This record gives sequence, C-alpha cells and structure tokens, in this order.
Amino acid sequence: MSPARILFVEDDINLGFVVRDTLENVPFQVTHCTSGPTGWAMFQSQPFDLCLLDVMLPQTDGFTLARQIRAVNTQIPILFLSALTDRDDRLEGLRLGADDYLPKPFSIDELILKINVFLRRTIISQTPAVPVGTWLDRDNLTLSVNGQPQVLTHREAATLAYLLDRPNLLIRRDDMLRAVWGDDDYFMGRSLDVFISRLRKRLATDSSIRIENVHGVGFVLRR
Amino acid sequence: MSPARILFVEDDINLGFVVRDTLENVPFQVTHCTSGPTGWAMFQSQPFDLCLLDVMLPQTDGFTLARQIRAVNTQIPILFLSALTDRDDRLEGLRLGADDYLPKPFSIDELILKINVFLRRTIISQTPAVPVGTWLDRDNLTLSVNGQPQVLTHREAATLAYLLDRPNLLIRRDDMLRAVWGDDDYFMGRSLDVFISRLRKRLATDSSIRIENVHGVGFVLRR
DNA sequence: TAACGTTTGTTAATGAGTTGTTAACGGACC
DNA sequence: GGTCCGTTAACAACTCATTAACAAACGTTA
Repeated sequence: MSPARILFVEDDINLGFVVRDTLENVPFQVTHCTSGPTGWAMFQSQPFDLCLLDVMLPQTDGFTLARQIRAVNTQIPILFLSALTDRDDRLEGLRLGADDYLPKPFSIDELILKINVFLRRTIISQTPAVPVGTWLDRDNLTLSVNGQPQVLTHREAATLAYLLDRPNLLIRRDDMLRAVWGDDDYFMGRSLDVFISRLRKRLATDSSIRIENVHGVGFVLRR
Repeated sequence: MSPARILFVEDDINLGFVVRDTLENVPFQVTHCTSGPTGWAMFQSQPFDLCLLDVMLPQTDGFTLARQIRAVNTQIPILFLSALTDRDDRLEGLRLGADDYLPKPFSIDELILKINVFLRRTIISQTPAVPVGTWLDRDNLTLSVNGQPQVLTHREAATLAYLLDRPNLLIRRDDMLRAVWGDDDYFMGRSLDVFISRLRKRLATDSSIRIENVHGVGFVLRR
C-alpha cells in the first residue's frame, strides 16, 4: 500500500518543516503549501487522501479553503490546526465539515493518531469488495474500466486525461479546447462533444465515474 | 431515516441526564448506562452505531470497556469523555482505537458535531447532518447547502453572488437588474422574481439564510 | 375595514440555443 | 485499395432564460 497523500497548508515555515518531516517519516506523502490559494491550486491539480489546514493563513484563511474543498469533495477528511482555541472557532470549523480541530500546541503523536483515525475510516469505506475502478495509462493509451482494458485514440486519451486531472471541478469548454485542441473555434467545439460522447460510452460500465455537462459552460468529471 | 443508536456510559447522574436529554432531542436514540459492566452487557445485547464513554467509571473503566468493544467490533466509532486532560491519557485513548477524546467540560454543541462527523463516515449512520452552512463556489457554479452540493446555472449563480456579496443590506431591484442583467425593463424584473423564487428553494434547507422582499424596493439576504 | 390597484411568488409554456449521438467524409498511413 | 481516426454534418434531445398566467401579499384610499 502506497503511503497516504496529505495536503498540508501551514504558513509558519519552522512548524511546517517539522510537521512535514515527521509525517514523511511515518510514512505519509506530504505536499506542503504556505498559503490558501496555493493550497487550493494543489488540491485541484492532484488527488489527496486527507487535508491538514492551518486556520490562520495569508490571503485565504483555512476555513475558506476548507469550504472550497468541501464544495467539490464531501468525503476527504479535513483536520484543522489552530492557535485559536476559542470554542466558537472550533464549532465553526466543525460546521464547515471539518473532521477535527487540533489546538496548537499539539502533540505530534496525537496528530499522527488522529490522521490515522480518519484515514482508516475513509479507506475502509472506499475499499470496494471486488477490484473495480478506472485507470488511464497515458503512455500506452490504455483505459482500464473495471479490469477491462481498452485502447484509446490520441485525442480520446488527451481529452480524458485532462478531465481525470481535474476531478469534480468545472472545466470550461474553451479551456479544454485550448488545452487539448490548441484552439477553440465552433467546429472544434462540436468535436469535443463527439469525444465526450465516446468517452461516456467507454466509461459506462463504471458507475462511480461520469462526465456531466454544465449547460453553456463545460463539463465536470465526477468520481 | 431512524435515528442513530448511541451507547452512552457515564456514572455522573446529572451530567448523564443532561447529555442524554440533549442527544435525544437531536434526535439520537440513546441508551444510558452508569457502569462499565452494564455498558458491556448492553453492547452485547443490542446493536449500536456509536459509543460515548466516560473514562472514569466504577468497576470497569472506560479504557477497559473500549478494549472489550474493539475486540469484537473494529468499526464502531468510540468517543471518550474525560475530566483527565492529560496528554498521555488522550494518547492512550486514541491508541486503543478511540476516534476522539473530549475533555470535560465540553460543549454539547461540539459533542453533537463530533458525533455527526463519525456517523457520517460509517455506512449505517443516517441521522440528518447538523447544519454545515452555505457556500457558493463561483468558479464551479456549485452551491453547497448543509454539505449538499448543487450545480447552479449562470444566472442563478450571478444573482446569488450579488446577494451574498451584500448580506443584510437592502438591494434595490434596479441596481441588481443592471448589475446582473445589464438593463432593467419590465420583463427582466419578472425574471428576477423567478430567480429569487428558485434560489429560495435551493436555500430552503439552511434556516440561517433567507432572502426577504422589501415591498416596492428590492430584496435583503439575511444570514 | 372594504375595495382596489400594484407588487411579488410561483408554476408552467415557449423557444432559442446547446448538447448528445450517429453517420458520412476525407486525409494519412500502410 | 483498405483501415484508422479526427472532423464535419445532420438531426434528435435537452437545457434554461424568458414570458405568460394566475395567485397571494401589500399598501393606499375612501
């Protein structure tokens, strides 16, 4: 089992370094950011198993970041770290859908134990009984859906890869067209629709993944 | 959906009564015992969704009871209550497989929120979640109300965003029409009313936020 | 307070525009 | 010539802002 991936957002460089170092020795795979916006950008660009957020952050605070994350992912555990031990503050965090709130200074052992509590629950609840799921091998242009491999064309792979890199996020048609087709005239837009249609057919046997349209805007890959 | 079943073991009669009463009003189905052995007997005799244990108990302490429970059920969430806020003690609890540790005195609201956190993660849990608040993600056109994400259309998002940016302020119809629709003829005014109606429907499950009409003038979003 | 005109709430119908899907086309490569 | 594959075409299906229609609430006047 590969180590769990943790998004860690903490602007205090010293504390951040110590925590990151300790967590990596557990081992976890830790991605450390020092501001709300960079944290959000990281969250959008790759998958994580748990978020560990400082409340007081420059620009976007931890609560706001948590709200952004919860809006697109209702499952991922979110733990807060904070020097504010105010009761209202703790409640606010929990109301936002946070899973726990560790007051600073916290014991690093306690942090590790709590991380494990939540990872244990999410991994258990997500582990399917039968090996299933969808996996794109970009080098071999091979898409495995529930263990059934199928070979994609270039464009199919590029289109799907773009979507898979941004799960649960709204992708605008023109962004996608410029990224995959390089331009976005009317007919490319129609091609995009054709490819979305073909991809849906390929993904049809995995009910846990689907491509939704947002009228007039673009698509969202839900998984 | 029937309320989640909670095994509550607490020997302090007064505290026990208050907590039980509050939890039953959520509602949860609470079984209250006042000693370790009776708690263990109850656990063996009927199914529960979560355990809430005091650490200091007559005869068998909470840790021992937790060990007994964990030996036969590795899934069920266990929360400790304790006057001992000693760090080693907290760690001991977590090591035993407890999911959280609330130091006394604790806020009953926090207790309810934490119970919901763990119930949400177990498949059996089916109590209505405690209010989580409302959040509009403008990039994703996603409105989360009490943790339930819904995708908005352009205009819905633009209209709601305009209101959310000016909470508790009186917004004149024509200001809003010019900002969101770009003009304000009679029919656009009727459209605005249609959208207000739709937004109210979307926000209905969050009682802390509502859109009020000010006759002949416009609207106020209260939150 | 009764009656009236105006404003607002709500639902449904409409129609322009967007998207889904299948098939035909045509260049590239063999 | 044949196959592959991205594009284009054609049309069906759908979405959603607008418009209509009517009900309810409000405010004014008598």
